[in-house]
Amino acid sequence: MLDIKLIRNDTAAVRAGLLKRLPAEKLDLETIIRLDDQRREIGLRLEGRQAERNKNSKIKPSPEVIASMKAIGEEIKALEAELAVVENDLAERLAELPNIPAPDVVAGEKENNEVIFTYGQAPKFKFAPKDHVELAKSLDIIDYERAVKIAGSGFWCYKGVGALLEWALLSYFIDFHTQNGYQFLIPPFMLTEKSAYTSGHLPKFRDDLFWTQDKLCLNATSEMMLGNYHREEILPLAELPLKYFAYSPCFRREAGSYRQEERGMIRGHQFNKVEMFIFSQPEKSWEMFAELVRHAQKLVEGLDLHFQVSKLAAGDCSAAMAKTYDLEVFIPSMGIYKEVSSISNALDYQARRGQTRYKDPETGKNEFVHTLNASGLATSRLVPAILEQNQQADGSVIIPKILHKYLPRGLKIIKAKSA
RNA sequence: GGAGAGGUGGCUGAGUGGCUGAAAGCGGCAGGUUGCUAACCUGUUAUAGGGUGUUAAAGCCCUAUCGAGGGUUCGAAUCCCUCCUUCUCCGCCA
Repeated sequence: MLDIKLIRNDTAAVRAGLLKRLPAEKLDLETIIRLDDQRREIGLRLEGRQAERNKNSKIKPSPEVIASMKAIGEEIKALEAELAVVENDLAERLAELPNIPAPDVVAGEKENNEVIFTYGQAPKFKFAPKDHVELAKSLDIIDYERAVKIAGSGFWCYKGVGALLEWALLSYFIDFHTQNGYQFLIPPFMLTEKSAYTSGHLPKFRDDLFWTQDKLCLNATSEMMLGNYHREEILPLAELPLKYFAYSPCFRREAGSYRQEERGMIRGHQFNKVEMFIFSQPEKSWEMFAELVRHAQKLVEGLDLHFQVSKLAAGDCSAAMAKTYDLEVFIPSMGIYKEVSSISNALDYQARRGQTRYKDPETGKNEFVHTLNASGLATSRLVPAILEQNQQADGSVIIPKILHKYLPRGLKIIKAKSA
């Protein structure tokens, strides 16, 4: 949520920023300001009436005063109703406004994304490479058929060395973040509707979430949990920046998605992810952003996979974010780069919605923190990248060195059973 | 799932219809006393929105907020309803 005061006081700058990600016809700041004017005007009248009522309520009033107070009561009720309508309309419009892109984020959509860093290079095979589905099947490390039998399409089952590999990746991430001083959280994997609103996933993604009969939704990314973790709290400045990471499976309906063109486990209903999240004082948030980018990069570099970092154009960032870098790993069979981490700075946009603040010792005022998040990392695209990029002519796959210590002794290469 | 008891400021905790944004204590902050510390004394100390004021602020004024939302009433922390949540006991199931 943007600050209404900022919209009022600096309308031109807010408009210029938002036009980077919104077409002009969808941007209506005038109506928002007009509604806010109305809110103030009605509020003023209401408060005047309330003041009068309070004045007469201090002591037991005379019968005549009681009669007039009845009339005031009616007026107050009417004004309250009027105010509620305006406030709801205003809140809805305000909630729909995305964050203002950072100054260095360029306008436009995906096609304006810019690759700013590349690690390694695409592997060149002297044999006909397989895609990760073929590899996983021939190595017997992922069972697609039985998972579909059990849960329907869009699921897979890690099996044997596949499960060990998945677990090793997660252990590697957990170790890495712990060594960097981040605090480990295993959050609930379901959350309330209110939490999903606070995290900004509702109303927009309602159809992409799974819902239970108790009106809880399944976690779609632990960013949802972490953003709510300090909701309605005033954090001690001395403890900032607060750095967390969380493990959670992520559940997504992916309704009407691109499943046909994305075989195997590029996109499924359930995948594992470790997420970093920082609550920072505003002055440090860009420094923290750089740190998150560095950490995510280091994780993939540790696996020695070819990847690139893209700086997203304004229109490709999710609504809450002022700036986003995507870390994309190369999938040879598709010939393209797929996101394994998204690193974003929301500035105070999420914190305002979640009322997460700190007290500024200088002014004594409560100020909103800045929130940042970054995957670190999602496994569902790493495993395909590892399988495809590290495959050998005989169909075996070399396991990245850094994972060896998380695997049974001597397991350094995944061999086909028949091989 | 059943029965009962709670949810009040940074914390403990009083308050069962008006003089209560809220006693008292603790803690915090400022000042005093003190050779230092401790102790003691005095003052001060919620959040949000709005008005006024100002280069900016302070200040002053108004409103809302006693878990959340509704209701009753001229008037609600206090009475009624719904929901959330904590604790105790019972049952049920891992």
